[in-house]
Amino acid sequence: MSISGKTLERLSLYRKLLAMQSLGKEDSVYSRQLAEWASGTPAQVRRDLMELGVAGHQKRGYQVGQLLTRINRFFDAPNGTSIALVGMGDLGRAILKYVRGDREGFRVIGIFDNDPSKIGRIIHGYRCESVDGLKPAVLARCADMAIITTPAEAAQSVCDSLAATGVRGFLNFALTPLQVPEGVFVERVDISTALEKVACLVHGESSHWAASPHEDEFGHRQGQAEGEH
Amino acid sequence: MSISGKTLERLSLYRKLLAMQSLGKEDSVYSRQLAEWASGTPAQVRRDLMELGVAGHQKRGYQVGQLLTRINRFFDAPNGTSIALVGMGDLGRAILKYVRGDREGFRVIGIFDNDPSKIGRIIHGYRCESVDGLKPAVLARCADMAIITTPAEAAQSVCDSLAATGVRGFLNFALTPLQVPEGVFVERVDISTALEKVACLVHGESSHWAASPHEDEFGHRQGQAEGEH
DNA sequence: TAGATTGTTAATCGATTAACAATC
DNA sequence: TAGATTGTTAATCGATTAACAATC
Repeated sequence: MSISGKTLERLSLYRKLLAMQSLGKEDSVYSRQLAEWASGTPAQVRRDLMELGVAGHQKRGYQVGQLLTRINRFFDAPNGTSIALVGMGDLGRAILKYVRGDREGFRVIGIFDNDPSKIGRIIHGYRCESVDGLKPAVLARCADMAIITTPAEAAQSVCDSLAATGVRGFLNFALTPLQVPEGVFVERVDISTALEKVACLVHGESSHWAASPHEDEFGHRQGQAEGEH
Repeated sequence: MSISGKTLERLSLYRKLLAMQSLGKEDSVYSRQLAEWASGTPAQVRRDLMELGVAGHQKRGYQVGQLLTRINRFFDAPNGTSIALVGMGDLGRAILKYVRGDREGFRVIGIFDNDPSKIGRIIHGYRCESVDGLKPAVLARCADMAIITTPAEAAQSVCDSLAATGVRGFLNFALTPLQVPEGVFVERVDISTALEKVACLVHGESSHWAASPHEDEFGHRQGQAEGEH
């Protein structure tokens, strides 16, 4: 049995929350606490951790250290993950900065753009290369995955080039879905859709549909903290 | 009956795809085509459009113009949407540029940061204000929604201030979930989780779990175009 | 008619939640 | 013991897909 995408997202969140909360705090945690932080339910937390294969203790809950170790081992590849980044607009730079600064385990093997004014410039410590040389460069340096932050028009051809070099995973910020060969994964992050969704909900609350006042349409449980005490 | 979040996301995507593809092209479209572009199924497209209340024609499919008008009316509020933007790092700037440049119907009513070197500066045409004055400023100018791109530590207090001014929707890019009062919506976009997900899948493909080679765990149908012809 | 598409219902699938025995 | 929590199964819920009559 495989771990689902939803569970995977929550595990990633638990890791983040534990890392934040555990600095100089308790060294054990109950499913109830983790659920509260993550805006989920205790049952779901227990289920997720069960799938991960960590066992808790009926009196003390889960060991934070053990939990972190286990989640880390699950996510982090032994040799790290090499990334090619295509599109050096504001968004590309934001992500480069994040990957470069905060994250162990990720190596940026190249950053690319087609804007002559950017090519050759150093951005957050990397020299920006022309997207014309994308394929040979990535072929030579072997990216495990790629992050695409280009305009929609350019995304598919960039993706094709990268897939041809053996890149097997894409994080796609372009405003269009990507067509990829079998066995290649695409995770799409659509900022404009997210924006429209919030705008729509804010206005439509009473007009478009009859939304429950206690819970939105997206599984976010709200006011969890308030209900607690 | 209300339209679900998933459907809403797809409708937003259809609109985008139609706007791109329809420039000087056919003025009608089949569910089959739309599904192919959106990496979905024809049945789902028909279902989505049914929920939206547009009717197609058995011979000609759906009228692109009518479809766009209908989706626009569904999403776009008559008086537009006013937005407060908090956190003026690379990501905040990327989003500001997007909202300002490409999008009708959104008004930025203020941009905020706590970095003295940013306060007072003009960014993409807006003067950056101190987050210290966030509450009175937003109270005076009435934001429908807010976009938070601050570090995790700052996000909750920023959110509390904004919620107190009557902001009813948040787009949260901070690396932590937000606790909000009832009736307030939060859409979270977690870039770091998305990154970890792809990395995990790229490496784990064969080791962690037995993923089907034809389809990933996340409902992205891959190789749809290939299967078509 | 023959072929293709829509609109919609029923069946399936997957994810979440409730519930509770086992345990400390 | 009494009370609380874990681990896990069964029930529920929601979303997707299959299927097909109606229509052009």
